[in-house]
Amino acid sequence: MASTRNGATPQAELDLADELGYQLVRFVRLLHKAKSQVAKQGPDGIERAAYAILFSLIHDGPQRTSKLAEGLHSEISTISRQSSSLVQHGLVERQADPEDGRACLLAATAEGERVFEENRKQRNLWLAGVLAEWPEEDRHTLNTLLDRLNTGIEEHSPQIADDHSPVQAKGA
Amino acid sequence: MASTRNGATPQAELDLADELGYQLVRFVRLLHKAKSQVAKQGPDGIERAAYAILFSLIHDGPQRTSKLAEGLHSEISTISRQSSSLVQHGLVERQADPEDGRACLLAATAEGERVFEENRKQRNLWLAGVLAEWPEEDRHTLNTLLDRLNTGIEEHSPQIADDHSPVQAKGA
DNA sequence: AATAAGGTTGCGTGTATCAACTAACGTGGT
DNA sequence: ACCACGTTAGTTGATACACGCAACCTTATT
Repeated sequence: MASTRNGATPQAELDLADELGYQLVRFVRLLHKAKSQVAKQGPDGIERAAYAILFSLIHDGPQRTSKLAEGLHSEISTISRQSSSLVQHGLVERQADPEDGRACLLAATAEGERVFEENRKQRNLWLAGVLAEWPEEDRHTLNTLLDRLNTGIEEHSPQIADDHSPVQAKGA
Repeated sequence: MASTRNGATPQAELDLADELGYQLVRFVRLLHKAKSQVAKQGPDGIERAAYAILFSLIHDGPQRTSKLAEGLHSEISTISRQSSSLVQHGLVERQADPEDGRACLLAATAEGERVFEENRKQRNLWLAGVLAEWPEEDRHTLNTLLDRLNTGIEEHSPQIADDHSPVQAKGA
């Protein structure tokens, strides 16, 4: 197991992981719930899930389907489907990559940016609301730690086990 | 918008929320991926999702379906279904509530605890691995902040909007 | 031409929600 | 006491959505 190269005892480390694991599950559930409650699904039928694509496109600029998939940790097929939806709704534009006829450069349209901006505003309002009572410093810290955690997970990918991963149950 | 009663400017606050929102999505996606990779689905057909129930049962003791649903932020029907599965696999026991013939007190069986323990061990190993390089203090801080965030979200439930919630797209 | 690489689409699975249904509790009237 | 009524707890069926795999088409590359 992970040898701690800092002061903690392995036991304390495990206990903390345990507690953290709990927070993680709780967190995921909460986000999911929150998501489906407001987002429901685009008033125009835009899938909630597709918004992550819009985000990436705006955040990192026009990209290929494959790059999006990688960045979002999804399947290319999933991205493709969601992109199609976004394109149909005029939020994203499919421009053939000049360097490669097979590739599709996806880019957010002006309307896409507008819609996204609006959503972002909402999200930020919500988040800011939740965090309103927090000291500036804590908010910053949470952000930093979460980032680090994410990176850590990404690098640690091979293994896994999230919250309550199955194991053998020998009984019937 | 949320008025900050601490030093930060509203703009900084929004930017931070923005960034945090990004980490959140990233995080959820990562966990989801990790989950489905290992967990797959119980070797015996136990649904991955059902493990959260097992967790609650062990963490908080025997409970009714409705209580579980509330705690897990799920529908009663969902819990019911998943519980049935757990019962079939002998990980959970359904004992009629003596105080109410309609109610079902769910409780983890010994086998259920065993299986859960094993899974927890795995998860903790994984998490500990991810966090191995972290200073003890940071791990603790993350845990605390996440807890606070979760609680904040729970209290803030009415509103919502997590990452990229839809809004009108007026275009076609 | 042959092979590889980029995407799209059909199909199946997992998971969750809504709605209809059953069973049990509790109240009030007779 | 007894029975009808509405209420509450939970189960089950139908349905929707999102994701992943795999087969397929198209364009590059050699």
